[in-house]
Amino acid sequence: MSQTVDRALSILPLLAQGPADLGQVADRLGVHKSTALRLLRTLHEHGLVYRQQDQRYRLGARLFALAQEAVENLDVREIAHPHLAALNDRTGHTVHLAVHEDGEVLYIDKVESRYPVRMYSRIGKPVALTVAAVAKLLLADLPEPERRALAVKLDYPRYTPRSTPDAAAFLQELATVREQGWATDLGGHEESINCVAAPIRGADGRVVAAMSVSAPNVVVTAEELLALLPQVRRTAEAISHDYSGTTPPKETEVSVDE
Amino acid sequence: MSQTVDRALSILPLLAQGPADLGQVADRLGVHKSTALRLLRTLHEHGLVYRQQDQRYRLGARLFALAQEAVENLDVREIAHPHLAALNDRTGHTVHLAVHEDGEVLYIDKVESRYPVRMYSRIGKPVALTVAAVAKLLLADLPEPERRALAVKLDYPRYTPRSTPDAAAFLQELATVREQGWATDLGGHEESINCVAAPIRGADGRVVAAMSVSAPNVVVTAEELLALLPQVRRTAEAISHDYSGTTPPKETEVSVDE
DNA sequence: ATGGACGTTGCAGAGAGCGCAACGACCGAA
DNA sequence: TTCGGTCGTTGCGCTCTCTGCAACGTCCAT
Repeated sequence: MSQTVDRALSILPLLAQGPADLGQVADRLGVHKSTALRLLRTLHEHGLVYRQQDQRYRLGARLFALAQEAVENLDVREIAHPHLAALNDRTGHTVHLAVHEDGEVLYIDKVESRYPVRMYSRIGKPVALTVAAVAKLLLADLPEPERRALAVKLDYPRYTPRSTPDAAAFLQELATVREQGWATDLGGHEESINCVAAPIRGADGRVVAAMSVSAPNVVVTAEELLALLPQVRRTAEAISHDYSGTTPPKETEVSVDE
Repeated sequence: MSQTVDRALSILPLLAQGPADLGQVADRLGVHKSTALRLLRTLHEHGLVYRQQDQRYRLGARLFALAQEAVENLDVREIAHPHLAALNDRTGHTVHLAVHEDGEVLYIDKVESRYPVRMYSRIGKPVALTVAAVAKLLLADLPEPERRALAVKLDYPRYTPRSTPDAAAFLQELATVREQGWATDLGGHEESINCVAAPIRGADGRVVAAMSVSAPNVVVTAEELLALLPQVRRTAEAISHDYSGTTPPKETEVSVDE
């Protein structure tokens, strides 16, 4: 809608692929160097891009801070976290929390006991829509026309032989998931990883988030993991209850910054 | 520099404080509602803001993805990580990696064994400049005039009685740190937390990052923590060595997205 | 020395964003 | 039900701001 802003924002995903110099940015935007320079300067003033010693531009620090604050404002996450931690405590497996937003599903929280290394690396990362158990739950709750529209629009990458192959199979799967109120991913994304998930619902019954327990099958078999389903569902229900109960009157205090 | 972009970007920190509706955004920007609407729409198209059911705007998902990709492109972090993990393995304490950027110091990696819960919550968060050990190292390496300019510009919050009180003390501390090649924070930020840190240098000898080991003094005393200093310095030197050695010819594969 | 690549600046023209005003939807009070 | 208020949205004309150009300075390699 706004050309200037549109161009400026297009720089961000471009820089996400790696640092670039002024000329490269201008070329890939299809604008004159002077134009690109001004846009970059504005982005720089806001801390969204950073200029390294070699004069090339990178994504900047403020971006982290913003993502940081954003995730902290997600109240589902706040409410869910203790429950996730408790479940992790009992089972020892990785526990995820995910939400749906504008056609993407992303993890907004994760508790992992086994591999602390790079633990943060997937938070905020978009999830494989066609196979992930949490994605199935979140998408299964969409109104029928939207669900169908999305299903035909998606790609169906064959991560493994068990990946959902096409739109028809996906819609079928969503219908099943919708009906049974839980979902699995048995080696559909990575051959050796299994996953069971349950929905978290708001006061109006709509699915606002989904949680899952994942484990590699060298640790537990798919059957053993499925045995945890009741626990997972109970946890999800507990979160739903907390969440749909009277939302605590959260004071939004404005902090004094610069 | 660019008015439109400037206004659009100003919306982001505003929304970081919490969701806001159109009128609030327009007011706080000091522009007409229709203008704010257009800006928000453009931000929305790029996924930087999201519109919730109640029509209010929130920061969006793409922001996470961008911050995510940004952090993955930081090669210092990539190189340092195994070393940090190893040190964490040996000591059992929290290990941080931080860089300096535009007057801010921020953690870009963290390995923690003791409290997996909310582990990610500080990655990307700006560090308390005047007290954190990693900040001292990074700022101590700035050219003298910049260092001085920064020192007088800063605030010196008294987190604890041991916090750096003013610019003079801070510059003195930086001089010491610069000379000795390591730094500490003994209860300067939180009464019970101690911290020792060492610098990571590039091929030209400049400090490109800093790493630290932190522990609450209920676990180990300050003296015991200081005893780890040789290990910390050795780790930092190992990372420096890896980093300043011929940078591995990193293939930047462009992935197929949308 | 000389050519090229790169970032930067000032300028004038025009295209794009701006605020205005009016509309429709929604909600609660009378 | 009716009315007044609030909120998001749209079309339009004016003007301000962004754009691309051309020229300059610098750095580096030839």
